Amino acid sequence: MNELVQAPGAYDPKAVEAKWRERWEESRTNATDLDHPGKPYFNLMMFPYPSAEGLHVGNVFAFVGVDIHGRTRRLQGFDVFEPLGFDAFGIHSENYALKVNTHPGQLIPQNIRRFREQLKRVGLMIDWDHELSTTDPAYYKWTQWIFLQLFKAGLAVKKSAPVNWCPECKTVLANEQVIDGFCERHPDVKVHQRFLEQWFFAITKYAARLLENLETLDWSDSTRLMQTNWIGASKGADLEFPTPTGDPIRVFTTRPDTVFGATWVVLAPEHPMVESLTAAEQRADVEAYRRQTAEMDIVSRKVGDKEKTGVFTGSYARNPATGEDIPIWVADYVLMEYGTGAIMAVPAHDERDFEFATKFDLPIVKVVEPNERGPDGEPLALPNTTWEGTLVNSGQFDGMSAGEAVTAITEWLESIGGGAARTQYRLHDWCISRQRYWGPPIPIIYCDKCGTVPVPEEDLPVVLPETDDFRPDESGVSPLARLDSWYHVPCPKCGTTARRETDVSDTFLDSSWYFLRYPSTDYSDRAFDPELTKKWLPVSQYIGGNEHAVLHLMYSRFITMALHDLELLPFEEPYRSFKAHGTIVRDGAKMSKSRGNVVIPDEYIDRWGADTFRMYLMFLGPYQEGGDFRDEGIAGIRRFLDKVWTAVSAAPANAAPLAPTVQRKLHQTVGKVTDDTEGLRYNTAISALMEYLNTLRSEGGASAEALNPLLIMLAPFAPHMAEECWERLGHGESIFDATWPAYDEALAREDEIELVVQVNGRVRGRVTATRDITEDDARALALGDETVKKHVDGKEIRKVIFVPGRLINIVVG
RNA sequence: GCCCGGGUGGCGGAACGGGUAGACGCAAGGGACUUAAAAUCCCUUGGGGUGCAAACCCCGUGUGGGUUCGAAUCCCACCCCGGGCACCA
Repeated sequence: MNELVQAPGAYDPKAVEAKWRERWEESRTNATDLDHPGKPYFNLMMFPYPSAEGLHVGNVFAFVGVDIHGRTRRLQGFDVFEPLGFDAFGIHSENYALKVNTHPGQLIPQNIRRFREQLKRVGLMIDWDHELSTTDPAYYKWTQWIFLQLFKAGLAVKKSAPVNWCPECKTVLANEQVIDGFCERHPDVKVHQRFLEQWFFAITKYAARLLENLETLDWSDSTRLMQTNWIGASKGADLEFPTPTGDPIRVFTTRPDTVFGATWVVLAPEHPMVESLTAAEQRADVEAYRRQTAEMDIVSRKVGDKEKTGVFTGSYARNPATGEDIPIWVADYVLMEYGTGAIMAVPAHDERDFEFATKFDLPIVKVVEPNERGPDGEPLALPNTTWEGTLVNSGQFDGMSAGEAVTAITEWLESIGGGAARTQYRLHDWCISRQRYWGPPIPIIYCDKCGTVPVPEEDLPVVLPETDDFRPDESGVSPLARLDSWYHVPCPKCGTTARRETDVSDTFLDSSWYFLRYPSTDYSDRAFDPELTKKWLPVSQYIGGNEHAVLHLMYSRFITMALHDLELLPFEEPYRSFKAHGTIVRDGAKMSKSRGNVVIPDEYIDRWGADTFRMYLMFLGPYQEGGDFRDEGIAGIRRFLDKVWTAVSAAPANAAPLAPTVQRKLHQTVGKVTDDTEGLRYNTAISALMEYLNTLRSEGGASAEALNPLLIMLAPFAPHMAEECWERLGHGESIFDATWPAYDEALAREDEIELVVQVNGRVRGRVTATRDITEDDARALALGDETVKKHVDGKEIRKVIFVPGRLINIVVG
């Protein structure tokens, strides 16, 4: 990179940016009057985790894109509220603290200070009066309060769930810490499954609503689709298979039409009926198998391509359709947490069942004849999972199409035994318990007499006790359990000595409601003020990374819905609009510390200025797709800003009306930039601004009249520089109190167009014509062109296609 | 395996519901200014060919087919890259 030499009077970003940072702060330009908004607009960006490495270029890319949107909205007359906070609890911070052997309570404030300073240099329109941190007791008091509201509503329940357990670390591992079934830290120690009592939020109760509402939301399609897949609705039916114990086995199936082909039943190893259905002579085998399953970690348990295993229980269930007795097996390819934990096996029409039948030599009965045939007309090989087929071997249903049979068979089974149509969701309840230190303690007390007692609201927050002893230990419970004085408390109900819940809650709970808190950060006596909430929420526009498309967005939607049902919020969806931004790579490769190709924002801001850096990030590609950062390119943006600066410095004082060509280009630019910023296509908006400036320059200079609208449209991208230029053109107010230029289509229209002439679809000439030229005139004009003549002469004109204002295509043959 | 994106010059990327492929920028080459360089300004720049020239012709948007007067854009098959899900019955 070349050192930039400053000529006197040249654009000096350092000075300009320092001046306006100070000025904005003094005049409180970025503070929003929350109590009296005219047109409130809540512009939300995903708050960052304040890592020790400092602000990442990915953060800057994300925030700048949101900021441009917010600043544009402000120029368009909205009262924009653009707050920011820090998502500072969680295992990420804790692990780092453990690594550098410093208390997270000490590290986090340092990191936040550094982040705040870095963020201020980027020139974001943040209203810092409403900053928050999830680690602040004044914040997590309300995180705990939300837990209590859900607890009271029966939406927070304690249940046993499998976790990954490393016998060497003697601790719970996250799925990511399990590598091919082994512990990340102990590569020769196998991780196995263990059951722990944990707190869950009953998000599955909301599955149908979370899914339905998706259709009404203005969200990126990709995000909606990911949420849809995550919720994973499957239409089907519960069917009952009677057993000798008197209790039937309930199975869930999406293919009730194939019930006549069910030749055995499978229970998950954890299924409660395994015990009573295991015959004496099979007991040893079944128990061994269940032990073997329990020794697996929960990741490899679910890997689909491993060989099927299973064991016969020795008992039989009756197929309700055929009346035949079929064997009951136990196999780990059936999962307890999905459906009913039991399935009917239809090997002819399910690949997994087919594989199992082949291995254990179980009968295969074809019940659907596919419409499709093989190349020689012979039937397709089994298994075949198609819906396009006709029932066979299915008694009175023979000949019916598979699709019709779904309802017919479900209804028939319902009338003669057990059967009911049902939609099953893949979504699981949300486990919020973490056996860790760095999070908000779950506000629950266990009393031997009174049982599970919620901490009374007036006792909130349950402050996370300060202790140097925060390392996870071999007990597998949270370090908080070791703090005797904290752990033992009087029961809020009966006063006898009781014990606190020692788990802390999931970071996703902290971030599931932070947007509700922003407007109300001044209130210490309520989570969110009803008046302010009514004025400012739901969020007008939310922009963030697609890495949070599933969990964070799903959880915050759920919490909002639950609070709505508790009549604490007047709306049930938190974000009117959500758009996902893309990711930035460098020189075509992912950025990573190990590759050493990470862009450090401070270095670029020092060298080029924040405005150039912001604008370059936006110029790399469509905001929603991301882009490829290359050091060579940034100079182009700086050159553009230099040219704007020069044009402003040279602008004549007395205003002349705009030349027609300039006026036309101006309106075309306003139209394009307005559209493009609306659609977050910042890259093409910038190129339109460049084209406009190029036009001004080729017209031999620019008046203030021509530059004012350019500066306003440039201001969201390069706020400091635009402010300075605005002031230099004699404006007293901040440019952000100016009004976005109006687009006039009539003024943007070109009178003369270049009409493309094609012969047989190939361009053979271009003629200038008026915009509204008729087909006859166009045809005459086209046939007058020498080159066109050459291609047409001596041939018969078969057809002429005329696209008004665009082209004429002469088809000859 | 399944579900989404995406493959366009030397590079990042443009191209409204099928209608001038390569906007804008980077890099490169040439020129002006300068003692010189930087900066700045002007010109050229997808590949190939014909012509002294003005011009003109052919090829070209991952690959192979198709639909159409006309395809980067629509359809079918396939290859590659990125992301998500993954024994979900």
